[in-house]
Formats: sequence, C-alpha cells, structure tokens
Amino acid sequence: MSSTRVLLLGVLLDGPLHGYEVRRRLELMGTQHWANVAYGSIYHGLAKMADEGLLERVEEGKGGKTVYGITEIGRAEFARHLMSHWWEIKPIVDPFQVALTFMDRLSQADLTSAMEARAAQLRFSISMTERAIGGKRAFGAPRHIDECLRLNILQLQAQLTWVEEAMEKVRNGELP
Amino acid sequence: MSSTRVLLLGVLLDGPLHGYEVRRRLELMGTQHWANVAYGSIYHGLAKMADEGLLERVEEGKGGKTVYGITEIGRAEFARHLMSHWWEIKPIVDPFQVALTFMDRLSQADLTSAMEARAAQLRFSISMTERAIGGKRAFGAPRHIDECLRLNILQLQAQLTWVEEAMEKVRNGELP
DNA sequence: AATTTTTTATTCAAGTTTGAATACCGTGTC
DNA sequence: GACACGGTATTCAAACTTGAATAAAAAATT
Repeated sequence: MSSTRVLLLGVLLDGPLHGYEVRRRLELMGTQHWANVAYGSIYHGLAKMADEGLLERVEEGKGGKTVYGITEIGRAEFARHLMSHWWEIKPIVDPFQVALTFMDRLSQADLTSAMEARAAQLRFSISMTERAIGGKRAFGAPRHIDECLRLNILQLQAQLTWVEEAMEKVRNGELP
Repeated sequence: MSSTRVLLLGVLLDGPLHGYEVRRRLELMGTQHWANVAYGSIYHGLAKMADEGLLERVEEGKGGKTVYGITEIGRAEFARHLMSHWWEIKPIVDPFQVALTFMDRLSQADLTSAMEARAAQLRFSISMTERAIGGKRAFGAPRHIDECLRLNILQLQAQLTWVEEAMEKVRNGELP
C-alpha cells in the first residue's frame, strides 16, 4: 500500500473530511517535504478506497463536495500499514543520489562549484527548517509533528556531511 | 524530468545498450536502494525518449531486442538535468516519515517496541551497507559508486539518531 | 541430438500520479 | 441586486509506474 493511501486513512482517523480538508491537513503535516501527494492523487485515493470499503461516503453532492469517513475495515488496514512502516525499512528515495551517481560526468570545475553551492543551500535549508520548528503549533498541529522537521534536519545534515567529505576527496584526487 | 529518465540517459552515455543491459547497469549502480525504477518503467522510458528524440533506436528486432543510443539532444538534456539535481534541493521521499507522523496512534507499548526494533534494524542495515562498500568494484563499478552507499549509511545513521532521541523523549513523556 | 532448465529480454493490462484547468461558493464593492 | 474577485473544491486527460506474465535464447542435462 502506498504512502498516499496510508496518509489519507490516517488523516481521517479523527472524523470525516472532504477532499480539500484532507489536502489542507496534509499540508499542515508538511507532507510536501517528504511524500509527493498531488491533488489529484488525494481525490483518486479517497474515491478508490471508498469503493474498496476502507472509507465511506458520509455526504455527497453538497456543492460538489464529498465527505469521506473511515470504516472499521479502514482503521484495521491503517493500523496494519502503520506497523509495517515502523517495522520494515523501506528505501528512502533521494534525488540527490542521481546527482552523485553521475558526479564523474561533470568537469572538475563544475563539480567543485556544484558541491560548494550544494553545501551552502543545505546550510540554509537546515537553518530555515530549524526556524520552522514550533511554527505549526499555532495552526493546531500536534507537538510530535515537529519531529518530522527534526528528522528532515538530520537528513539534510547527513547530506551536508557527505558533500563536505566528498569535497575533500575531490581536492585530494580520490574522487570521482 | 523524473529520476528514471535521467538515470536512463546517464546509463547510455558510454554507448548503446538494450533494455535488459540498461536494467543490469542500474542494478550495478544500486538504484534499487534510492530510486524505484521498475522493469516496465525502463522500457517505457527508453521507448518514450526515443520517440522524443533524446534517444535513437540503433538496432531493432534482433530477437526482440531494441538497442538504444543517446542523441546529442539527449546528452544536452542529461547535462541540464544533472546540473539541476546538483543545484536544486529536491525533497527526499522517506516512508519512515509516514510512520513517525502517526506515532501518536500507537499505544505506548507498541511505540516503544517499534522504536527498539527499528533501532536494531537500522544498526544492522548500517553494518551490512558498510560491508558492501567496495564489493561492486569486482563487477566493474567505478569507485565513486561507493559514495551512494556512504550517503545511504549517513541517512540510516540520521534516522537512527532520530529514533534514539525520540525513544528518550517518549520515556520522559515529551512525546508523542 | 533431443529435451529440460535457466537466463536473457520484453510486454502489457491495470493501477497510480500529475497539476493545470475547471467549477463552485462566499465575500466585498458598487 | 449585480458583478468581480479570491478562496474553496474537484476534475480529468495525459503520463508514468508496476511486476507478473510471456517470449526467446542460451546453457545444462539426459
């Protein structure tokens, strides 16, 4: 089951919502930073899972709005997949790995400046993310949502560590 | 442009290959660890980009095999996107973020054991990945491919750091 | 040499994703 | 009350992804 479906189920645990509300909840959770869930995927997913019995259509047609609620089957399914997301390590999909895989296709000059720029941007992103911690509390996000930001910071720092070490190796002729 | 397309172009830089060879190259690069590229996506992507002029069909029909080579347009396109992957920070898609987002839906007992199991698995994955460094050299992978493994290790360590700190917070009642 | 098994090589129907475009509602202005 | 605008709310055609199934070739076995 995709992350999108798990997220949709999870968002509905506390009560029925229509598509746009779901969308706003996902934004509040900051999912755009670590899971690409496009607008159309939300509606498709909601409709699909309603057809499958994981969700039910609570209200329909009010101005074109459909309100979905989660069923008991849906709750059980969510719980199963939440455990799976905790207990099984799934690959982290990182576009930066594409970049580094082809680092040998850049000239030394281009590689060096790309790495420097990358490091600078990472430092900036890290500091911006640190500032964002706590900010969503004002909009009703529970305190543990900040933990997503913390993990994000750690990941950016991991990448920064890699870039800094790789820059050193490039200077020493050990890379690429 | 998706990571899949960039990877396909990149793999063809050194000369024409057919689909399965592309597939084997991607495996050698370890893309299954950080970019989901399903078998069908390879063929679809190759055919699509050939239709678009980024690739050309060098040989066709030899036992059903189609050999693709990269065009000059394709080379330019690849270079553009490689730079973009270096210069622009794109979101890291991490399924574990789904898990932690709903940590408040687990009982204290379930959360604690999930975290402990997670930490154990992460330590194991880290040590296995450390052992894998250098291993692909025997199969012709260039030395910088090990850097993907290094970044992967750093990311796993980042996640381990988060888990360990979160466990402490759960014990202190600061989370979820 | 014939047959079987394994490896190479690709297809394909179904499912999911995408985000600009479209539609609707509520509010503010005249 | 009519109209314009901004925000809410969803659609949809196109594109991409998926991996089991299928097909062909090569290797192994009889």
